[in-house]
Amino acid sequence: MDYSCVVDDSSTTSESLSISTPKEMMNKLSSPPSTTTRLYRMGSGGSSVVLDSDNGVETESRKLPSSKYKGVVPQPNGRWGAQIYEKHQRVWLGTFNEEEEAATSYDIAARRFRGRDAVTNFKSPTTTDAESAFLDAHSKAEIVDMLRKHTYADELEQSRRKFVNGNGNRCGSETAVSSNDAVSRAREVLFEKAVTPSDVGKLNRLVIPKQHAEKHFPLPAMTTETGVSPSPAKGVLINLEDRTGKVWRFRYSYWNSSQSYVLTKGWSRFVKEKNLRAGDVVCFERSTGPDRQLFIDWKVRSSPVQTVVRLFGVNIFNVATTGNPNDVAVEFGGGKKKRSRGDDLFSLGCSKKQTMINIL
DNA sequence: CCTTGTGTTGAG
DNA sequence: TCAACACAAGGG
Repeated sequence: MDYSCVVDDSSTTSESLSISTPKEMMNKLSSPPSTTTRLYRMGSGGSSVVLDSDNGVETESRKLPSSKYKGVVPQPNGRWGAQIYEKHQRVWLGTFNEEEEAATSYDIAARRFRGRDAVTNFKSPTTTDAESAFLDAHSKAEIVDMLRKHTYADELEQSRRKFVNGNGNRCGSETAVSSNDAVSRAREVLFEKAVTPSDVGKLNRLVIPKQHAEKHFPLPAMTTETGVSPSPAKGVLINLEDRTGKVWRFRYSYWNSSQSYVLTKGWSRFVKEKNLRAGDVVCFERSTGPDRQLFIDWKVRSSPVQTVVRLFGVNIFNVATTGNPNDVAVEFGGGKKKRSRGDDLFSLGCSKKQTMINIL
């Protein structure tokens, strides 16, 4: 039933979806075995040969430890990658700190790609109905995206919540082009903020006005039931759904240095995808229902005082916000090697394609 | 700089 | 299909 989801030519997906993984301590060995020095390969490839500290004889111990789990491959830095193959191509499922986590991710992908009877590491022959439904309701690409972003568990849970809310009709697999089952749900506006230049600049953070932050997002007690990955001390992760149903996960924390509340990790992605510019408004909302589901919305600044950029007689101002997915991508300069497909495989049908403008 | 995840190959 | 290996490219 679903075709389009083939995760396209692997080579173009590198617009790295890396995210998440709170900067944890790398699990380097704290104390290597006394005599033989264990060396884990770091960085790019160099074949490192290790010397046995006793006799100085070269040994061949730099091989990465292979995993006992299917679909799991070691990473040079001690972490684990998950991958699954389909149609002669590898589909990368992300990297994980724990081997088992990677294995689980493989399992999920295997279920989605190969059906109920897929051979897996852990999953019992029959997944729960709820999860099966969830899997069926999402394209392979979407599932892969969740795995890579480590948001699968969250999204699965949220789907349950949504389901209870009486909106039972999820449209089948494929990308949901016009299903806005989330859009109509009742919600209240918590606050809005016109983003500043620095909010959309290179700082990769959004300052939440203190008053609003303390009123709506009290930091210490923020760990809601809404899947927030237990994040080490450094703030919390919060999930917000946008108008397209896409769930965004941001790190929310307090910066002592500037005495301000900020959204950090994940924010720049949002800025980029929505093409936010200074003056645009981001709106934080919350469903009025029992679930305290959070939403984030945005709108372009109402009075466009902006400078209209013209190029070759073509007005390219706001090209990315016209809502027309067929907007021309304008590119300057000798073609920086940017992945033109940008965000890609997972964009829900309704979200606009990313348009990229490079001005040298 | 470090990490991701792609290129690639050979085995099953 | 799959994992092993190497390493280019991307992101901080």
